[in-house]
Amino acid sequence: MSDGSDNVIQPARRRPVTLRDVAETARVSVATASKALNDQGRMTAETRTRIRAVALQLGFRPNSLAQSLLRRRSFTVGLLTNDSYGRFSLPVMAGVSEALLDNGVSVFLCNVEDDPRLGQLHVDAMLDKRVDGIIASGKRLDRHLPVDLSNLGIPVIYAFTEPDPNSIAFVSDDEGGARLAVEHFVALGRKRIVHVAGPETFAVVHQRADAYRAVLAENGLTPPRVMMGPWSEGWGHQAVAELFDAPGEKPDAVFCGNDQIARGVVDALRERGLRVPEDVGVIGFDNWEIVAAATRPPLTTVDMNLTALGREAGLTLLSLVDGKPVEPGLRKLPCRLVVRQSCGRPPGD
Amino acid sequence: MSDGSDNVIQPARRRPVTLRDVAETARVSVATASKALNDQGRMTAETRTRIRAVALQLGFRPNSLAQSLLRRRSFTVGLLTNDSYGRFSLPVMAGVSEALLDNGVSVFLCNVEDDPRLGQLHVDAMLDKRVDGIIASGKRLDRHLPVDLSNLGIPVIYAFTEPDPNSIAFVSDDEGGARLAVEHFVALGRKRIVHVAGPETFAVVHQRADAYRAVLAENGLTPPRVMMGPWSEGWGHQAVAELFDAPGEKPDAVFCGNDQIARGVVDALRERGLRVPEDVGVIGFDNWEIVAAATRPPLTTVDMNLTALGREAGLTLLSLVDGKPVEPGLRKLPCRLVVRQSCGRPPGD
DNA sequence: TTCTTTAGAGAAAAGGTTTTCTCAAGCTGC
DNA sequence: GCAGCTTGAGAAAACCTTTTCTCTAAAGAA
Repeated sequence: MSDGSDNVIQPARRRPVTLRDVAETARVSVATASKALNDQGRMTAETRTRIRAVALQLGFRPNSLAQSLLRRRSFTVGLLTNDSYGRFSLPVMAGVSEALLDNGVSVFLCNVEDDPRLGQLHVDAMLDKRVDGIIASGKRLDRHLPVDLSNLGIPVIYAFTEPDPNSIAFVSDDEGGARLAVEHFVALGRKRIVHVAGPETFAVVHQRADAYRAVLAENGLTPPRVMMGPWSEGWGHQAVAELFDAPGEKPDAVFCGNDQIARGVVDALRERGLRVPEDVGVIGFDNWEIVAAATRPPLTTVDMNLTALGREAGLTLLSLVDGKPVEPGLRKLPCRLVVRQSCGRPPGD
Repeated sequence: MSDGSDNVIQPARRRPVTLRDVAETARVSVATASKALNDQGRMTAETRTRIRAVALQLGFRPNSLAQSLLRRRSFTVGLLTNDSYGRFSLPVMAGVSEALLDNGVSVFLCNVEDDPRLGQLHVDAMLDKRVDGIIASGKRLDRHLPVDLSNLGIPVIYAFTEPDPNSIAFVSDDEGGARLAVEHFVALGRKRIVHVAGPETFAVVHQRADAYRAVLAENGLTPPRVMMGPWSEGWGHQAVAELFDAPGEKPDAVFCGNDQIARGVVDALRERGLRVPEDVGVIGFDNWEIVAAATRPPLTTVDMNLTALGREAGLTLLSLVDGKPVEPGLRKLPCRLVVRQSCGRPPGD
């Protein structure tokens, strides 16, 4: 039965109402209509309000494509990332969106994995669509995205990824974050603090380890002990075994490279009958809520403030797009310590 | 020292090369240049190749904005979501991108949280930017996004969120997924299978519970037992306590509402000295890799194939945009069981 | 040689908006 | 009664590309 009442969704694309429609309905020229709506030019107050009323009634919305073409500004930016899982990109993206939304700027999100072909494809698409700028983000601070973003002719900002030389970049202050954690332990009176870190192939692992060693030295504490391994719960378990099976003094605090390791450490300690935080304090890194909050007890952990980082990146990109010059360089944004229950209360609390 | 050599990044926006530049360099008209590049019209092979060479050498890329304006097609779609955490949206987004990238279509990702104001803002921005269509996604199947997407005048597809009546929607087949899990237990010879589910306020909880009960009935197994609680590890622990502290026969299999609950169940069982999978088998839901793979033993779990779902949604949206009619309705896409080690090998394996 | 056809290329319009320029009418002041 | 302003509004160009239409010149047919 094809009697026309077939129950299919016809992509009935209505013709959107244009400025011309408004002008004709209000019996003025498009020029006048445009000026009325943009508060430009001179005309009777009556004319202006009349045109406005017509536009409202017709539901007129200016065609961004036409505006962009003329203004050479698309009110659109691209966000490149290789973090398919979104653990780091999503908070950054949230911050970027937040900063840009108020300015009517939309974001193309493009995951380029680690594939140069995919990267080129996405960058070309962005360029063709005349994005006003690009934000490059990623899942680690010491790896480039698989794309060359120099000499694109549009502003580029790096946020939580390895930047090009002489570019503008926002990254987390990993040394600072590690200091926060270790100093927190020190303030709580912990004496034998070890660091169960991530893999040695990561630059941040060394930065944090250096900060850890520095804080210990500054406070005249036991020789530092840094153990490197994968970013996994399993590594947390293994590290606890190594630490507590060995003869001699046992640690009373463990600073972990991420929340998953910390989760493993906490679980392993509990399984050995050690109490967290009474016997051993534990601090994680990343503040990955879903892990940190589910750990028993909930993890005290370092938050890299990625949303704030994204917001800064977005605002700075806007400045560049607006033509304001910005000094190049690496901006390290401070981390913050999120205190939960895995290392006890500070003294006097 | 402002001697002009200040080390600042000037947003030096190079004027992009236009078709006109190509035409002038090749000493032809823009019309001819356009036709040469698009394999249209008639001209000497020599003219065509010459223009092509010039375009290539100048690095000409057509301005998408101008093309879109003319073609009334922006090669751009919007993806709305309220899943700030991205656990469900990101796989969907990956599938959508994958489907659209080959067609040169870019995706605006917009997180509307649960804020109608934010939703309206984003939808208006999309409409202004003349997206070719919108995909609505979310974090649960029985809640609307805080926006009205009916009568937008452009195609809309719902993917993993509560659809409007008479629209096109892709969702996971939760009954089917639950069947996969419970039937897997049955095939393994498990007899006393309980279901530790999510909160009763979720529609999927009831759908899965119904499927669970149906499979038990079909196989003449013990009366079903469904326990509802939060989507958390803690609930997994608590459920195990309730189940195993009570007198009488103990379950030999637990089908969980998500991987976090399953994680809690597995941990709680181990803490009680029960072996997984030997004494009790456990199956989760969602295949949230980071949890499922880190559980000891790694979780067998139901994967909702969200990436495939996103791909379907993207392709269907393209059909609509291309003017092909599509029947409205809810399409349930099958789940698949990812077998790891938390319920033993099937007999004869 | 003349008429018809075809090849090759350009002119112009369209898409929707903004902005500058132009123009006519009304008004002020002398 | 007229030079000079101001006011209100429209015409037109610009942004960049695609496409249809038009035009010229040359080739082919009679």
